[in-house]
Amino acid sequence: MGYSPDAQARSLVVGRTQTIGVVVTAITDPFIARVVQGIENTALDQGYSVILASSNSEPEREIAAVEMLRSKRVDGVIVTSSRVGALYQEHLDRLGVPVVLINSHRQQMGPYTFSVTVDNRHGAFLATKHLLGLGHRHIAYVTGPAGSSDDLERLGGYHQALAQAGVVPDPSSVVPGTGRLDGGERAFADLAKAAQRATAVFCYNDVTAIGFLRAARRVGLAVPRDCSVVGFDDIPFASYVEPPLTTVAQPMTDLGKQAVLMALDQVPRRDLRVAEASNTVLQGRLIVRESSAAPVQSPG
Amino acid sequence: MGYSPDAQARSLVVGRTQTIGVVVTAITDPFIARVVQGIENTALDQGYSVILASSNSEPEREIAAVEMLRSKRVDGVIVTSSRVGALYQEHLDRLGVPVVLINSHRQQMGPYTFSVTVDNRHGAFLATKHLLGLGHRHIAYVTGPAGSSDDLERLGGYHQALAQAGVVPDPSSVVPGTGRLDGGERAFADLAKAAQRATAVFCYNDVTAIGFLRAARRVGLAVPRDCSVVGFDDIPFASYVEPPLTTVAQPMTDLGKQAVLMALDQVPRRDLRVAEASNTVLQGRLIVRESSAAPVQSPG
DNA sequence: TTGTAAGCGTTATCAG
DNA sequence: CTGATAACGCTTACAA
Repeated sequence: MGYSPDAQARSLVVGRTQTIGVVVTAITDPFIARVVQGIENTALDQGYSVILASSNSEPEREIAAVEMLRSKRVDGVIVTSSRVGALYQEHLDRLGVPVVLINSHRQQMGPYTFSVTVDNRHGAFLATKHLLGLGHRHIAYVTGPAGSSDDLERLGGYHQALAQAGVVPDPSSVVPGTGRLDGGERAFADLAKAAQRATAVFCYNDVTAIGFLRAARRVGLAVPRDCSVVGFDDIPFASYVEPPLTTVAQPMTDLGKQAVLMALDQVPRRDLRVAEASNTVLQGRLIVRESSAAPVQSPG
Repeated sequence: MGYSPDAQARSLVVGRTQTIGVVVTAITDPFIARVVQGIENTALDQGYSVILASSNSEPEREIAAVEMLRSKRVDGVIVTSSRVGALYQEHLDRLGVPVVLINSHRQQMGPYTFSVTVDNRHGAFLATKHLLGLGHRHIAYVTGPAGSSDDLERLGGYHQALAQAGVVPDPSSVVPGTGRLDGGERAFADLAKAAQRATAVFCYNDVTAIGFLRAARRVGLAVPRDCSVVGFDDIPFASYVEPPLTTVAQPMTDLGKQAVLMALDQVPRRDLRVAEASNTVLQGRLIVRESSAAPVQSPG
């Protein structure tokens, strides 16, 4: 029939809107898009719908988004991959509803802080160990954005694997990138003129690795014969690139799913049980494709 | 201060929610993600927020999404790239709010039908003319999903350009694809064993073109030297692929922007002026990269 | 069991 | 111009 109940009038009285707010930096980021897909799917399963707000990494838009979500009386908020700044956090705390952070790191944990993150250290460890297992001893790491905690953790996993294998890292083997394509390209140039030539490169993320691949191809360097390359994230295009990229897959859909479940666990219901804070950490897994192989014997 | 007006109570009395609903097939589709970005940005400019609903192309989820949006009393609905089926349309009509379709084609135009589309025919014409201008005479077209109206229109533009140049198309020059990567790969195989070898290929979309590129590389065929390739869409990865892909860029952000403006134009305001129906058609533009070049002289 | 009234947080209207 | 009050569409608690 032609009748539809007014959800607003309803929630005005029951106190729940069956809506969760999602603030992202940019929905065009393939990584974020998959996280949002995970969020949307499990939200639907739970009878919830999703209000999307993009910040484009502009602080003013970020707080405007939070303010809008507050007005709309969402039952929970999920924030993905944002650098949660001081005043932003203040707005989040004001919110009065559960806030779950995905792959973000707050400066200080407030009383209402919940988060789900991927184990960067373990992922990097897996990637580096894979290269070591293939026989590589000169393995470089191309960093991400300067000061990113993701980057620091991945660097940590890289060092850990090296140490465990008894390999002392060459001081020039950590080269700066940007997390973008140009970072990988520049890193290739830097690495090419280094004294000790690396036989394998672990990159902060897939985009960096693809930039590296591109630069290598331009000068006729063959991957993986002349140099193995491993990325991080497993963005959709990682498998389409030539050669298909070995990488550490982030459980992007699960990241979103867990965030929704964690948020909904906090919204007062019959079985209300409000935790103080919690952090779910999910493990990535290594996906071996064709960009990594055993090193060729050096002539002589 | 710590006060935030309740947008629900407000909209209960003013009759507007300052919210628009967006139903997409999958937010992970890079094309759709950019359209949604355009929607979200201009919605924000207009003081609107966005409720996102993914259908995963499942009809039941599609109508569930529309029903949810109706309950939430959105002021307008934007549907992207969906095959609007018979019963789905019925739900849309029930909605009572403006519905704008992006790149979709309704079977029959209802009273409330507004749409914004890209000029597929013109885009395909541009692409084919580009190849003709380079000197190609044997140009193949790899189709998209069978029966897609986008595909039919692009095929029309292809034929139009050919006809205008006085080139009679070889009957085997239109080969079936799927719109996915495998379609391009299969099309390459089909084309390779054709009697008359094409020197250039225009693909239904970038993903198909990339599949084609991949298959070509596997057998050592050089692009563009041995065969030029042109895609359609200009997805983010089109420029990262090797060689960077010549393609027809869809104005994705504008698609979203126009859809919002068209929807908001219909919501009753001080200056209410309700059109019967309208269709904004946006032009794509050719982006020449490195996957297309003049054909080499055939030996002898 | 069925029905009626109160109230959710706003805006709008109408007296004062 | 300022302040009280009805109404928006629903749920729920209580009364018949």
